[in-house]
Amino acid sequence: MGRPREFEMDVALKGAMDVFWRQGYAATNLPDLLSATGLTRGSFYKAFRDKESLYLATLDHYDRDVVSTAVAVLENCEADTASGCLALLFAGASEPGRGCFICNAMVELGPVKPEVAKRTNRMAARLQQAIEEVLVRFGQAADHGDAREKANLILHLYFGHQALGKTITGRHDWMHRLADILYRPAQ
Amino acid sequence: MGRPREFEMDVALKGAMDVFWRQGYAATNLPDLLSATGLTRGSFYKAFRDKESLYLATLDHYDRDVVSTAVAVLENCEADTASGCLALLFAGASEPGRGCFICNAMVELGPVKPEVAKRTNRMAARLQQAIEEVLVRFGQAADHGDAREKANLILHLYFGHQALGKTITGRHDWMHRLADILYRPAQ
DNA sequence: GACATTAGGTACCAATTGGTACAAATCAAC
DNA sequence: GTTGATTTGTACCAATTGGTACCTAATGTC
Repeated sequence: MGRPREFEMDVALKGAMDVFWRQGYAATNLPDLLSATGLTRGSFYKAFRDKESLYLATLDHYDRDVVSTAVAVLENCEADTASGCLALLFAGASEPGRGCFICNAMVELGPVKPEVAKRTNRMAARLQQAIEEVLVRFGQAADHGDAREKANLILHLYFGHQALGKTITGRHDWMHRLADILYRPAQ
Repeated sequence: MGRPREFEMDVALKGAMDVFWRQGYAATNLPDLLSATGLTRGSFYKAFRDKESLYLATLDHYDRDVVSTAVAVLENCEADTASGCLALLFAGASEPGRGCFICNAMVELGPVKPEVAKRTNRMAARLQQAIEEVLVRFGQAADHGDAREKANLILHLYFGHQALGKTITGRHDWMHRLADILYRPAQ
């Protein structure tokens, strides 16, 4: 009961996410968020409580939306090698200069806001898990521990890729070295 | 001539760098900078022009101070393997949660402030160069292009390490995989 | 149609933001 | 000791910050 809301939650959430993603948390002010969501102050605070809560909500939105898609891409990719499959993950760049929302959030607020750290850790773990499954699927790991380690290393490469990608464009000459990390029979 | 300044430039610069490093650019306000440098408003603006100029100055300070030390460590390390030597780079963590100033600056301001991007790119290039020299010194590269690629990959690992290190502590089980990336004779 | 409940819109707020103006202070040169 | 140049400290500023109060509007239930 009560008056029904006139905006679509997911649309507003996506708008807010885009601004936070591009500008970061501290550099985004309320007017930015109002025009990004299309809301006025009244309904904004009614719907999202405050700036920080909204930020956490956009991180969850990213998890449900972007991360889930990335995981699905890794699960269903039809490449014929593991590195070909993982390349999809690295190639999945959105708008230039935006990088990866997880990486941005982690770096800006990780040490100072535990609620942010909790979410970035969860999302990073999901990515690592998906990478690990790719390795296993393509027989690129000797055992479970090996798969975990390699996935973890590739995850580190991924975030390095996202961080460096915010200023440097198209320096991927190292990418084909990915194969060196994958499984090779005992020498 | 004129009245001599009463503070030491490098000390003030280091103080400002520490705050920016810990809190980021946007989240650091003037009072923070005043107490970090020990200056009052008057001499602050006389000495550093404005907040942004000071930020750039602290990046240069980081380059001269921290990056130069890291490069020197790589140049003079007495480890007997390349990965042992590179481990020094990855282990060189300062205060927990601060990460690496280059990484922080890159992610927060890289796409929006070209003067920041210019500096982070230069510092990243210096690190890559130093890594490359380690690889060459230990005979871990087939040729120059190979060394460059491997150094670039390790640089990406380094920044991933710094980004993830802001929320996750002590997940380095992948580190010994570094050896897989280094030189191995043709299979 | 009265009522409870929720959403929307606007006026308002104290506090903080980065930055300036300007006088007092401290030096070198003459 | 006057002059010119520079630093220091403080008072001040307009603009912006995130957030609240409160009234109106729209719904379901009885």
